[in-house]
Order: sequence, then C-alpha cells, then structure tokens
Amino acid sequence: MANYSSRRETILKVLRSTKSHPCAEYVYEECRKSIPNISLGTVYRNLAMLEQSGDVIKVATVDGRDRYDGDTSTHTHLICTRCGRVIDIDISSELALALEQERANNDYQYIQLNFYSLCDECKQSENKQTI
Amino acid sequence: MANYSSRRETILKVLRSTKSHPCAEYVYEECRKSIPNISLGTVYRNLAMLEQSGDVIKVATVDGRDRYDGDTSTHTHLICTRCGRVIDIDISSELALALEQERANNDYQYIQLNFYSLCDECKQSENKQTI
DNA sequence: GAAAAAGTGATAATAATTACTATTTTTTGA
DNA sequence: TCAAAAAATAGTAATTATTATCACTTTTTC
Repeated sequence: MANYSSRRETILKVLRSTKSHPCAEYVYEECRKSIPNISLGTVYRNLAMLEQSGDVIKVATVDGRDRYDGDTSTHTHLICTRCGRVIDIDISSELALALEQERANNDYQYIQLNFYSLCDECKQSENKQTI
Repeated sequence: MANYSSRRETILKVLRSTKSHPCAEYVYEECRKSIPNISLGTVYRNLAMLEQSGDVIKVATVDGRDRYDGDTSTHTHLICTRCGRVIDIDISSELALALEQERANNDYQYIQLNFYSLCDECKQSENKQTI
C-alpha cells in the first residue's frame, strides 16, 4: 500500500532525533534544512501515515497544536502548565508495573500518562519573579 | 475579578450533568435549550474561564475538538480508537495508589491517565462485521 | 523500460477557536 | 436606591491548524 518516500524517511528521522515532542511546524522547519522545497502538507500527510502505521504517536495537543513523538515505547510525560513543554519523565517501577498490569488485564491497546506541573525552566523563572 | 454570570452557571451545570466529556459545540447546543440566544463565543470564553478557575478540565482533543469534563477529581479515561468516545473507567486500587504516590513525591499538580482501545459499542459492531 | 500506483508542491478550502465591538448585565459605593 | 464602573454577552469578523485538491514527479510492478 505505502511506497517508499524519502520525505517520510526524513520526517521520521527528525522525530526520532529530538526529545522535544514537536508540532508539525517544527518538523517542517527541520526538514527544510535538508529538503528546502518540502511542503507543509507533505509533513502533515506523512505524520498521519506514520501515526497510522504506528511509527509515531500523537502525544498531546498543546495550545491547539498536535505534538508528535518518535518514541513509541510506553513512557510518561510531564506537560508544563505554563509553557506547554512536553518532557519525558521516569516513574517508579511500582507504577510502571501497575500500569502495564491494568493495560494487560483489560486488553487496552496503549497507555498515555501525563503529569502536569511547571517544568524546571518555568520554576526557575517563577522563583526569580517572586524573590 | 470574575463577576457572576448566569451563562457560566448554565455551562457548568451542563458539563456536570453529563459523563460524555463533550466538546464546546455540544455544550452550546445543550445551553440553547434553556438560553436560545446564547452565543458559541460565550461558551468558548466561559469554558476557558472555568478551566482557569479549576472548575472544569480539558480532558483530551479528539478529532481536532477539545473535550471538557466537569468532574475535576482524579480519574481515568478510556478513549476509543475508532469513534473517539471518552469514557470514565475504574482502575485497580494498587494503580490508583501508585499514581497518587508518584504525583505527591514529585509535587505534580495533577494527573491525566488515558487508556486507548475500542469502546464496547465499537467492539460490538466490529464483531458483527467480521462474522 | 513502460504502465500503474503512490507521493509531492503549491495552493485553496475547512473548521475550531479567538478577537472585536456595541450593548447588556452585574457590582460598587455614596 | 441609583448612577457610575466593571464585567459579560451576542453577533460577527478574523485567525490558524489542519485537510483536500490537482497537475506533476517519483517509485514500483512486471
């Protein structure tokens, strides 16, 4: 069904080479560095295809923009309630185990766990302001 | 800062009286039953205010539409990978405890846990089709 | 290597959400 | 109680992320 596409390969490479969980616009700008005439529509189309094929996940929608992740393994995110940054975080092995058990017991396909809080950068700037 | 507003009260009532985690459009249609000339902009503005004040949470974005929940207590959702329905589900007490511990230990503000799978209705129709 | 299938760039269209503004509702405080 | 100030609203226009379209190019098939 799906042919090979050099654009798709580049888009996937961009997503796998960052931990920033970027939106389509960011992926587009990164791709333009090596493929100057790639179009934004191509990025959107391929992100949808890559999501469909399970090579990429749509991890959250922040400020109206969909955010993508090239890491499809089960992992947890911190979403900053101020700046919207999406950050990978570690969780206790007890929690990881309980999550996986709940998933398996109920035959759920996959899990999305987000904690919300200020990220380190926003905590910093918050401190500066209040001192 | 915020005055009283009968529209806001109605919007909150609508959200608290459903378990369907509706989008703004649904809230708007429900409100129109008692306030025929309420405007969609008012619904959006008040949903944002209610989210800000913590009376409502934005629980997910499904098919490009933000979905709201009038139940602000920590609870878990099943999101149907076919129809997009958002459904409250129970989790084991072990998982609930591990989640709360992780939250407290790291001083996270709040948690959002979503499992993805077919909902019961979509499982049903899937069965019908494949037999 | 030619026909068929899939992908692309450029651009137009769609649709959810936000902004704007004249008017109305609510609050304030004398 | 009531008039001025503050906040909210309806109606509508503007914005913006995303999707659709289509003539053309790349990839696959056989």
